Amino acid sequence: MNEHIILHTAFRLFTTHGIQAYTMDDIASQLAISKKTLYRFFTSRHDLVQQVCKQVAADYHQDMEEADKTGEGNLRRILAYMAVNVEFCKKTSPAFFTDLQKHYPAENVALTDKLDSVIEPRLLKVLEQGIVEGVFRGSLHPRLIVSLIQQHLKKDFEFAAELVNDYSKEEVFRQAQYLFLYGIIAAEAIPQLEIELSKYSLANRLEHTEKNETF
Amino acid sequence: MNEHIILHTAFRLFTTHGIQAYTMDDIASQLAISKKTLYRFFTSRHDLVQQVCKQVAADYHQDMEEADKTGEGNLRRILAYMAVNVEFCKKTSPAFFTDLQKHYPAENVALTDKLDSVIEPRLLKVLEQGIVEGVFRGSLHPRLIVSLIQQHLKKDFEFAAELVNDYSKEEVFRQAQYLFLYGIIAAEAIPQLEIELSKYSLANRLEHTEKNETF
DNA sequence: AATAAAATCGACCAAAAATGTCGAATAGTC
DNA sequence: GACTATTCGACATTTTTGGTCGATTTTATT
Repeated sequence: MNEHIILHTAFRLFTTHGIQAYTMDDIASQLAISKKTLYRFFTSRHDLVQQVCKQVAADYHQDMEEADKTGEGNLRRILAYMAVNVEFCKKTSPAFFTDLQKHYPAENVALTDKLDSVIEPRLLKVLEQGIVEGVFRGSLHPRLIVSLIQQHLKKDFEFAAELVNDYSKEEVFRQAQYLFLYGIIAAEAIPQLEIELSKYSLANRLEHTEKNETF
Repeated sequence: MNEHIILHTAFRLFTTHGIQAYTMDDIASQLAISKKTLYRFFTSRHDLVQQVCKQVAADYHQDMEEADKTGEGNLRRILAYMAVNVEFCKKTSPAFFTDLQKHYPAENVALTDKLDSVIEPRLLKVLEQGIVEGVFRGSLHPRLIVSLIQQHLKKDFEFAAELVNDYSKEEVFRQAQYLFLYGIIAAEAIPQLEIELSKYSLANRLEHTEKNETF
């Protein structure tokens, strides 16, 4: 047994079903080890939660750096950033953040700040450059828009989880992101946007038809 | 404040996020009342859980009786029963049942038995009649099939919740039900089945196109 | 308006559950 | 076979939560 396996398991449990849903006993029995062993690698529950938060931030950061490598064009770039957010929303339960906020407030602000600091400069840069490039409306106030989208992201994230019974989280979140995109896109760039979106849409539609064709 | 409002709220919270996720304080504050008031209407937490279980069973029973009113044909009838199950799966979190099993075992068996006793005779009747009618394969052993489908229902129910990040629960559960339908349908009745299914499918596809047309 | 009755609040207590600890037991190594 | 490293699960301590009670507010009545 090593700390990586434990951390990985805790990460998975915490991010998918929330922190309070699992006691230290639960985690130990999930790993088929004793609590003693668990406490050999993590000095306390608090410690474990901190490490998981660190991992969440690191993963998000890494995904964003991956998205930075997206080829030319600020439109494509922003779509790539959004795809990362969709993925994050899909795999992370809001319960993780509500538990964090309630029981580990310090870690919550630290993580939230960290995540913000990852997305904020990227959005700002891509917006400013995109306005110059002419794909986003010139009347936009980049700093303000970045703040707004960050607020919206958090709300959409919670909302997607609420609607989980009727739609997949991905669907909800993606719709919200499209709404945002059409809000900032320059009129001249709409055809370009629709070409880019059709790639995602096509992938989606293929999935659906595939499914529907089974009967 | 009255007991119906309390019960309704507890029902919603328990069935959507599980029982252990909410303390009596949580429920009280959710209703913006004090615990004292809560305990005026329900003698204990156990009592409240029991009442919620009773309500779950009653709702399911009522929905099934509604499905009984479906017009002619055993195929339509079984589709109506399945629609009830899809609805039930959609709005009920498996956490509700796992919490029940762990912390209120007596209520769990009572509720499970009750739900089984609602679906069992209906499926048995519709299968037996459907075989005579010729819409289901004659080689089926109705009693055995009923037992099997009941087992499958429970598994699918849990599974749908696991896949919740990728697909909507409805989609998963409906696919599972189709699988079952094609398993029991008589070859001659397949066209009839597909006509019936296309009604649902059409409704689904309309939804999807509607959504996709927004961009 | 005064009084009685009913309902509500939130601090409080006791019981239950969770975190974190420790000596005993086990497995591996020389 | 003795020594070391690691694991176990029972146990003590802390935290949380179910349930209670007197004080207080609200409502109804005269």
